[in-house]
Amino acid sequence: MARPYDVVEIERKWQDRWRDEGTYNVDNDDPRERFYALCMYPYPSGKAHQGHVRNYTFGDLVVRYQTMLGKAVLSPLGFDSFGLPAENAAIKDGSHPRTYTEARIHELKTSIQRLGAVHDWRREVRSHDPEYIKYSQLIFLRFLENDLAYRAEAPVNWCPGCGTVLANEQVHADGTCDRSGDLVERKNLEQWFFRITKYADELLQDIDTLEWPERVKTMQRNWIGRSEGVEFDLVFADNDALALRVFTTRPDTGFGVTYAVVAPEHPLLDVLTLPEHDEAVRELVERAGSASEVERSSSSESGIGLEKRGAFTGSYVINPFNQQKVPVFVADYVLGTYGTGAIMAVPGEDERDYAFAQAYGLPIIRTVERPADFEGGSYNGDGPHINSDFLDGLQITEAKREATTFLEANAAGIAKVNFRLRDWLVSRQRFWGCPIPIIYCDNCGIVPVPIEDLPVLAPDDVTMTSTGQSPLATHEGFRNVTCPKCGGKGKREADTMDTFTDSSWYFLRFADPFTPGVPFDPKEVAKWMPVDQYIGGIEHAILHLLYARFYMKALVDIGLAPGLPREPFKRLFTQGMIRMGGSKMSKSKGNLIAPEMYFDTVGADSLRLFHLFLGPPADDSDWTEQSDELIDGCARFLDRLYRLAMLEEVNFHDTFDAEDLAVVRSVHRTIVRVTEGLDRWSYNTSVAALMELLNTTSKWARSEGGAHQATLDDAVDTMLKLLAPMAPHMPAELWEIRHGVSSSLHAQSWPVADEAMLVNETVVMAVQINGKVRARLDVDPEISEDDAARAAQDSPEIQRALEGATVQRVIARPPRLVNIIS
RNA sequence: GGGGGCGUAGCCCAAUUGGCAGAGGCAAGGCGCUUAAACCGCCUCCAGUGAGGGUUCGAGUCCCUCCGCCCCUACCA
Repeated sequence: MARPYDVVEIERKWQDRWRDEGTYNVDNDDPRERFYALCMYPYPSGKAHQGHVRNYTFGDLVVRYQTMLGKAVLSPLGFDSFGLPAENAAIKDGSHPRTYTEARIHELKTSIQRLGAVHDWRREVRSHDPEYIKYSQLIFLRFLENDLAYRAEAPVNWCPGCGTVLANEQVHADGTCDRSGDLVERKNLEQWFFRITKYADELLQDIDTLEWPERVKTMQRNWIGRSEGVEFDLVFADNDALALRVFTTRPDTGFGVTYAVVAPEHPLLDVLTLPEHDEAVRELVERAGSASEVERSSSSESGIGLEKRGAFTGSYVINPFNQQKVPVFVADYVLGTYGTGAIMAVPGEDERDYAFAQAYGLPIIRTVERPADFEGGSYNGDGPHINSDFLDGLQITEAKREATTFLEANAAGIAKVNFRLRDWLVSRQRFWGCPIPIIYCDNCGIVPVPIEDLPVLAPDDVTMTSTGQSPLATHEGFRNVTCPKCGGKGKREADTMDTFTDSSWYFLRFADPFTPGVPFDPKEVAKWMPVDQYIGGIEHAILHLLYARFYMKALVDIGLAPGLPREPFKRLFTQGMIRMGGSKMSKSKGNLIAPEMYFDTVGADSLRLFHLFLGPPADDSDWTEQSDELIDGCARFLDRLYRLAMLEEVNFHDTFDAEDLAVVRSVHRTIVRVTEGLDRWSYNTSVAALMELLNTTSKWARSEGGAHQATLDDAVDTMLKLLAPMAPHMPAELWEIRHGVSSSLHAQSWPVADEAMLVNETVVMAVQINGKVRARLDVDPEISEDDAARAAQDSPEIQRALEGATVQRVIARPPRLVNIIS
């Protein structure tokens, strides 16, 4: 494609200028209204891919648009630079993860700048910078002081592929690793945890205050998984000094309990198991324990209704509701980590209990009356209680209340709220992460590294392995230290922190990376927080976005961030994915279409426009064979604008006539349409509106009658301004050509439409007879209902069409249409 | 199994509170420009909105049923 200007050169010129002049640097004491625009900081994987392009195109649009609206816009960027790929690459080719990572950062940063995205690079944060490590560690120690970090042994998810443990959030439902796809194994290990569950209720409640996509909010609510119920005792039948503690959300079904179940990990299992059942129980426990999560949770392809495996322990407990003896089973469908690890089983009203009861021939008692036409096993709908003594006739809500009161009086019961959310396991047996600043001393136990000794940095001469042990564990020089407390021998913690800890506070550092000696000065940060617009991928709906919310609340509570809002991200936008052939575009699938290729040819402006124009920003889009043609179409649009602005083939006339007025009206209507599009994340329609205006304007200016010069100039200038946030380079160049080097397009104010120009003298009103359009009339836009109805019936076409018919009803909706029913 | 989303022209997509189905782009075809082609300019073609039913003067839009595709989630008692 022959272009009317040198795309690559112009884009480079403006990118250099924005960077070198710090055009988008912004100071914390800027007097303008503030706006904090943030794209999720990327893992530096090398040159940008189309997903990055989409993300940063949207982000940059917000930055430039808000700037033109007169605000001081904070637009920082950094790199989530710790993580496994760098370490794995290092293991493979013998380089140091830092060397590898910094090379990738350079590539990605270059790509982002070549896209024309602008940032205040003075605020750049990289997770692996010693300064950032220092404060990540400081936060860890403050968490420890405030009982938000603790060490415990727990069954953990261990990924053999990554050679490390993972948080629950990083394991898929099918038991595979979020990163490597390997089957995750369960191991009992001593690990560090963050007490995110302390904030479970607040994290849940505050979701309501967020302007986030409903989808993401729902996902977080489900993940936190609050459920209200009762915890109570089932006393052993042959020893009333012992009891099995169970949790239920359906105390109202207590009369339907026909057995109890404990998890294979349950501490009382040994006590419960009688000798003659020992073998069966042990077999069950072994299978559940050694089996990966995937085997344990997917023994049938149909999900629910799967084979419930269990064994009778030989013991019985007493149902406090009716004093009946019921058998205690151990089964793998009860989880040791939820509730009390034991349940009362009610097959009549719980489908899992029903399936188990069926398989093991256990009795089923209905305690809620089923609708007459109900088919199937368990029934969990509402209805009057039956077979339930004092609960008979009550609906679920009331029966629950009564049953809870009963259990509180008779079975050591207590109303309780349980959460699905678990504490956040942050230990990672890897090298390329932030070292956990802890020393283990034979005398003193767990000793925090003194603040003045931070940061704890990993040494460079470490052999990378993925054997399941931290690479740092074998480095004697790093490991062996004197205990800061007693001076005795100590060993450093060899694990590093989950990299999600780094991304949980970087947005605070961005707001103030300038104050020495602290991670950030809350007073400075308060000038920007919360983030006004956060933009990123839906894949972080739970992980990052939940962790960051937790950090925010915790940092405020422990005094590191006093006076700051308790929620970090006020508004969130999740952009759609770019798919290819139906699946996600990714390096591993080898279907990447490198943006660099487009920067070198059609230019960043065209690629940006393509991403904006492709479809609704929130929707997934496909990269197809047609994409290159669409990108060319965007380039063509830019070129046409360029030629018009350079007055190629344009004719002029002197007086301002009706056609000029029509163009002025189009310009103002376009201002409204583009602005509305930007405000409601409908970028595709904003672009379309601009294309339409260009079509109108070109035709008019190139017609024989020609254009009124001032009108054309204004139309072109307005188009350049409206286009500036979307495709920032060429319009900036044109503006400079037209207005001189001292005037900058991006420093212009966003155009405001003149209300008077938004109304036409006449509009076309459709006249229907029985819903069919029979005439179109030019009417005053302010026409009244009566006048509209009269005008419609007076029009010759309508009179002709109505000949011989009786008008039964006239519906007038001025000034759009009149419908005559005959 | 549960939750959410989407089906409009050959393709990507528009369409205020229900109010004339088409804004924009791509592709295709034609004409002009050109020695020719590309580029460029102008013009044209194309659907009745996945299927069926309902509400309404009027439904792409609201309600019900069905079909197709996509995403999330999944033994949490």
